[in-house]
Amino acid sequence: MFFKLEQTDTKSKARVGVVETDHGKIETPIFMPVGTQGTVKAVTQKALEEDIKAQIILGNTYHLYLRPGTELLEKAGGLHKFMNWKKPILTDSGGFQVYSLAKLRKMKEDGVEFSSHLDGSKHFFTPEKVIGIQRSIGSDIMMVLDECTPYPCDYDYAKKSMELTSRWAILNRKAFLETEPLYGHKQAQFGIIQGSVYKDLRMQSAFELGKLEFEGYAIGGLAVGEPADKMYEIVDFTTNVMPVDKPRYLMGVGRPENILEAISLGVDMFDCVMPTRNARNACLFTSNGVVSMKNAMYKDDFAPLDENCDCYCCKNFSRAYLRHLFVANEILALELASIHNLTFYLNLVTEARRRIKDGTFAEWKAERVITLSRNINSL
RNA sequence: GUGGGUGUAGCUCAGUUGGUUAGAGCGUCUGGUUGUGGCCCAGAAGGCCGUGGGUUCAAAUCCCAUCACUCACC
Repeated sequence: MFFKLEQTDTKSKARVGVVETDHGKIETPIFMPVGTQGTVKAVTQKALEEDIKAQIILGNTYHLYLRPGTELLEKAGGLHKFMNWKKPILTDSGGFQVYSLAKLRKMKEDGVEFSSHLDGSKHFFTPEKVIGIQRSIGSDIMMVLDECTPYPCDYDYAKKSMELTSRWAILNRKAFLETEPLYGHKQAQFGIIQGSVYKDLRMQSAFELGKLEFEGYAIGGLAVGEPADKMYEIVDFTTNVMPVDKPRYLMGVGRPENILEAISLGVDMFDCVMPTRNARNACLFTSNGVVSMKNAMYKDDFAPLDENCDCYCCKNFSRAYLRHLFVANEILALELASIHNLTFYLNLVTEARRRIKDGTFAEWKAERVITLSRNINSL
């Protein structure tokens, strides 16, 4: 069995479960560090495994297809071997790049035509092609090609787009079922529910994708600029119409408090660039709130970044040193900050899992979301 | 010593024939960042325009002196 639901919270919709892959199990709720180009930026695989204790990381089909390309990935024996990462990998399909690189793309019934952001060369992605690329990558979990709608998005476009994503989902699933893994380990496939902020569209999307019996289901098209309350409302609605016995993945979310809220609404898996991207920009997450590490107030602050954190950065270095590294634009700043933020995220979901199990999740969450969302600098 | 050049924000420099509150880039300071281009965006602080005189209704701008730096030649 791919997913085992172990327990459901009594006071919320939060759940704990286990995803089984040939590269090991993933205990949910889980946060997945983003490693778009076959690397979690500024972090070594050793740190990912030993310090951060990541159970699964992300790769990106669009980016890996453009560079280094499927031919090289196959020659390397797949992405796991290429990057020496022995745990599970999930690959996003490129659907989000259709959205985020919209200036370079053209949607068609069969797929999406886009110009490479690297050299301008033209490419055409179809559901079949995207599955083929993800076979070459060898990810444990692959995502279907979808269209991620922007926010705001009018109803008619959201409906058209969702229906296109549904038609593509059929082709995605067919291509998946008719092809074989290349490297001897099993691969699973997740469908992506779209429908913007419209509940009837979300329901229709969930229903149509549900028929295709994916191994898991994602909620896409959120965290694209809508208010947090609207996101929660749609997540709350959508998890009600998603299969109970399949993992649920909220794509691209989010801030620590967003993740806790979504866990309470029944989501199992998350990914977000925020801990790594913000880390590189000196924006760090702590148990007391957000910190801008370049701020002058830390110039001679020799305390650890977060006294409640057991990560490599907090156990060994001071705020003053971190700030110095950032101001001097030193590479180590990026590494230490990324290790800290990712450890913080992984610790957060691990704690959530423990709290769900012992029945104290709801109270704990209510207190944490307030603390986590504040900016320490302005206290 | 003689002749030339340059002095404007922390740095590098714009600044029209004299004309409102002297600008830019970088840096500094403060926010932002949601299926990643170490990206990008927003806001703020910061000037006795080398110094002293003069001309003018009005001078960063024109004139004189002076100081500093710099180049060339003796």
